[in-house]
Amino acid sequence: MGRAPCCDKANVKKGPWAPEEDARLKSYIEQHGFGGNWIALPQKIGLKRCGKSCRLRWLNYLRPNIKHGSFSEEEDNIICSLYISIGSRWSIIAAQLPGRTDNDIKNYWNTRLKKKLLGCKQRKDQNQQGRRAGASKQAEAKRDPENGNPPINACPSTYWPEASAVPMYPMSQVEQRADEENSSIRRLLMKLGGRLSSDNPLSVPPATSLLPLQQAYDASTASLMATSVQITDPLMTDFNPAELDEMFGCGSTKLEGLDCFYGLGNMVDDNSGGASTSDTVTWSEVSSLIYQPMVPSYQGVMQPCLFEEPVHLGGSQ
DNA sequence: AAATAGAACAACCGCATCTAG
DNA sequence: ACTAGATGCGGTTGTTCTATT
Repeated sequence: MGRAPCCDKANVKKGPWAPEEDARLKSYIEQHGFGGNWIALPQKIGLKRCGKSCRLRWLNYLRPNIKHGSFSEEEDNIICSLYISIGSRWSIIAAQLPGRTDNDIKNYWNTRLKKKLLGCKQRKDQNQQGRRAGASKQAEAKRDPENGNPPINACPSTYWPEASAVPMYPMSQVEQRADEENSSIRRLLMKLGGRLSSDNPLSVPPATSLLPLQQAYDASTASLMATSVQITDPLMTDFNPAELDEMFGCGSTKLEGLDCFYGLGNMVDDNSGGASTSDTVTWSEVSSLIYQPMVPSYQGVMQPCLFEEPVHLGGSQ
């Protein structure tokens, strides 16, 4: 049984919105709201548009306080940080950036940030390979004649430091930590009320996303105890925690916009007996719970309720 | 100045989830 | 409990803009 179309495709206009259409939609919604039914809205105001299209136009463009234009470095950091921890949950990421829409962030990520990271990662890998092979002539040519190091700006991104400054975890050390970290991430997710990926048959009901933390915890504990999640994005699996610290320039500073992680250091300490301070969280600490470079069966999937602002999921608005 | 390529942005599409009946 | 319709979300495509040749 096929799904009924949401509107009469034949009588619906597509493509860019005309200023008159924008004005009509905007003024109506500002005066009356969307009326609880997007599908019916275009008919009410005489627009030959799909209701979904109206909704999208309003949310992404006409809504008040929408911020257009270039993203700040701080916003970049937040987006990258959250992407690596929760993946392409654009609506959740957008909730952390007032005035930005999920569509905006998604576009920004796809057109700029991803390339930035991938491009630099490729360069970094090339540099490392070059070193292992005794450094290529090309790399040598680029070195600073003063100190023999490659130029600092060899990578156009501000995120990537010189590769040689990035320490790698020895295999054995990572393997040793794997079991501890497996339980760490589970405990973290349980503590925060984690939701597992949709391909997990034991996923907690989506409704828990709006529950208080304790309820979310109660609801999700059973499934979390019995399962694991996965990193599927090659971009995410391709970095190690120390790289991420360096990448986001947060080796010793608190990550901007990631208040939700504050106090995580204590949790890490609880597990490992470490001695990091509670008011400072680095990627090494965060991603040791979320990101498992040598244990690919884990994914950092965090609950919307983890964030300070409530994330609206479903229902009317 | 024209052609082309690539980047950036806007919008569409289809699926998953939610909700009311 | 089930179903149909509405909504939300993320991936993808199409269009426009800008830089380069």
